[in-house]
Amino acid sequence: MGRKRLQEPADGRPTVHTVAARAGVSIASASRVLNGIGGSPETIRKVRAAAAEVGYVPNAIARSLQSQRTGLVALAVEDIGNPVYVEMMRAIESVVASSGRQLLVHATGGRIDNETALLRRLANRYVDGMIVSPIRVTDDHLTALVDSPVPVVVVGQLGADAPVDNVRTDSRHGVALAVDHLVASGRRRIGFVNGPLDTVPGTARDAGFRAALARHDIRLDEDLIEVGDFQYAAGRAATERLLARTDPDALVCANDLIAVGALHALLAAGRRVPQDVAVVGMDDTELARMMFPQLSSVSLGSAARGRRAAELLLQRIADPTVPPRREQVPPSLAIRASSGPPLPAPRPAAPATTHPTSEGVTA
Amino acid sequence: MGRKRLQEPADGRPTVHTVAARAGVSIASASRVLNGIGGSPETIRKVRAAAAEVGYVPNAIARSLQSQRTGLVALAVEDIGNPVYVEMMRAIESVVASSGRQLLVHATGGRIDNETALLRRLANRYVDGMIVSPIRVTDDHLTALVDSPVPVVVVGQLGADAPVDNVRTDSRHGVALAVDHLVASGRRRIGFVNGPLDTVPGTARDAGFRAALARHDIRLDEDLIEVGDFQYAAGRAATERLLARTDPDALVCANDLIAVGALHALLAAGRRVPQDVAVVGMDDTELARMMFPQLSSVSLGSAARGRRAAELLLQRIADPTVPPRREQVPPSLAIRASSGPPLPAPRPAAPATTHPTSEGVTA
DNA sequence: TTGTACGCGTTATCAC
DNA sequence: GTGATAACGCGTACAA
Repeated sequence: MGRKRLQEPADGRPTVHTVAARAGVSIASASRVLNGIGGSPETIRKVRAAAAEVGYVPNAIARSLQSQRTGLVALAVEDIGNPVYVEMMRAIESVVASSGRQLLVHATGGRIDNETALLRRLANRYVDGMIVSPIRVTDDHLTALVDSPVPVVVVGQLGADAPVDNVRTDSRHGVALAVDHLVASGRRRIGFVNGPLDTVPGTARDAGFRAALARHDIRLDEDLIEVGDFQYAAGRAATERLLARTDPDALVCANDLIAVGALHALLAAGRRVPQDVAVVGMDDTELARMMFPQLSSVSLGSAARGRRAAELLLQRIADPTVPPRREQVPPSLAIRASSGPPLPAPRPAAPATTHPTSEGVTA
Repeated sequence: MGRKRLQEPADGRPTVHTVAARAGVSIASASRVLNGIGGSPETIRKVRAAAAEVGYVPNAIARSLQSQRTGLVALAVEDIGNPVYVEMMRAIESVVASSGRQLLVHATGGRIDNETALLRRLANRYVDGMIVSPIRVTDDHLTALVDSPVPVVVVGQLGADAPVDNVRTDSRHGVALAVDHLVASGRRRIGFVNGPLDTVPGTARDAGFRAALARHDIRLDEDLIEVGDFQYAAGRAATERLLARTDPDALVCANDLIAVGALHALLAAGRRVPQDVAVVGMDDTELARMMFPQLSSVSLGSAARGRRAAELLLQRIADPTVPPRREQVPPSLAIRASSGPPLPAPRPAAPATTHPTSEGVTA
């Protein structure tokens, strides 16, 4: 015959047993009252009183073990400091929090083994679901995504038609918007400062840039393309290399951090922006509006994608049987001072120092 | 007589029971092998094989219930989008992750009830500890901090000597550094764009500013003080109000976001920076180095405070009996283009367009 | 309505 | 070394 279960835990913290004993009822009754299910008025009163007296708080872990739900949602991105992920995270946190859940963040550093390890670790059920925005994808990675034991939503381009919830944008089209705008403004020697080509966004944007130039019958000068990291310092260095060998009249940058780096490189090299060189960033983060001159930037709807991804994830957690969905957020171009007004609409009064709070014209 | 425990869970996922049964050993042996404690070579082989065959992964929740540890650490800040908190979060995430734990983030919106609710919720043990950086503090809040059932580390000023681990900086001294620098540069009409006065950092910086001016025997003109939110838009608006009624030759700003807003307001009003008005921000985030002209800024060691807070928390989790500690990270001033070089050291070659990557001189 | 007992999945204890 | 079993704290069938 097994020994009777201890009523009081060693560390003195109250449990249902404590409350039940104090109220003079069974733990079942105590549990029911505490969860608001049934109970006679008298029982309810006694249990509530006992709970209040001992300061009872239900143990989240035990509850999770029982319910098979942790109430946690994870987010894995390359760098939680990059403004584009900050915006995404903010939107996700908001959705997650208002569903009564909590957000867990992982910085993967873009290392793919890191990310797959994270995905495999999902098998231990420490979270109810995960949002991941991979910048590099391998087959291994993909299978880890597909046969994840908990719901996963991918933000970003995903090869082929993997059966995974996916919120994407069309960054090729995004680059096209930037190029079209610059061409329309009379720019012809358009440079491109990209991120690493072994990343999904890097290749997509490269392809988009080449396609856009071709569409405008502009011969591609490889000297005008430079590659670095998706960071400020790398963007600045890449732009310096580019300027050392050629002379662009416009620069498309693969994200806003790179664009800021490019801006600094240009100004340090004595180029005026936008008079000598127009600059267009990408992601349209808060940073773009904070720069001087304010940066034109292609919005890829980071906040919207984050919000949508969170919503999809919560839906799938509620009902895991829904078929995989794929949603797309269209890019849009915000034109600001760094690329000047488009040629077709010459504005005589347009000052070089555009009013900083003026929202960009969306094309 | 109780029914025998089910060997296979309903959802088909393998447990220790599954592995034990398949290996033909007891769950105790299986568990031991899986945790690398003892077992005969033969048992080890069988269990490992069985585990691999069924793809066994230990359940984190069950493990937590047993170990009374979740491996999770929470961070609660006002706004996870503010660059200063981003830097802090980055540092914390790094420390937390390298200890094998994971980081959970909460955005409190600066609402104090929100934050106390979060602290009380700690009683349910969903995390092993929490780092919180409150900008408003009440008695209620303070008691919630003190008798938190799990370790809590506070980043920021905490009234009196509350028995809570605390990593702070001296923002009053930080403001003094800025004022001293500006005075040394010959500025006399020094303005101050602050955050809300009902916040801890807001009051500290206000006091610091007044004290610093007094120390230099500069009469305080209340017109030169303006208050807004700790945000970009508010900083800009506040600066516009200030410029509408008076004419400063320098501005100290309570954080970098405000400083960027101030910069835009100044430039929009036709003031040159730093020739007409010098600007000094606070927090010395990446943003300061990204602006043009680059912003002088008082570093309050956000990353260092975050890192240290995380270390203290991990220590206390490992040994909850250590007495409460209080650590202080000294502020330092990074002088950049927005406030020009100090007068005492006139540099003939100093260009208005300082090289953007140049690290500021630390005073 | 109420109480008993089981199950969630794991680790730790203690006999053998 | 190994196996049976208690224990973590909770929710909930099931029977009374």
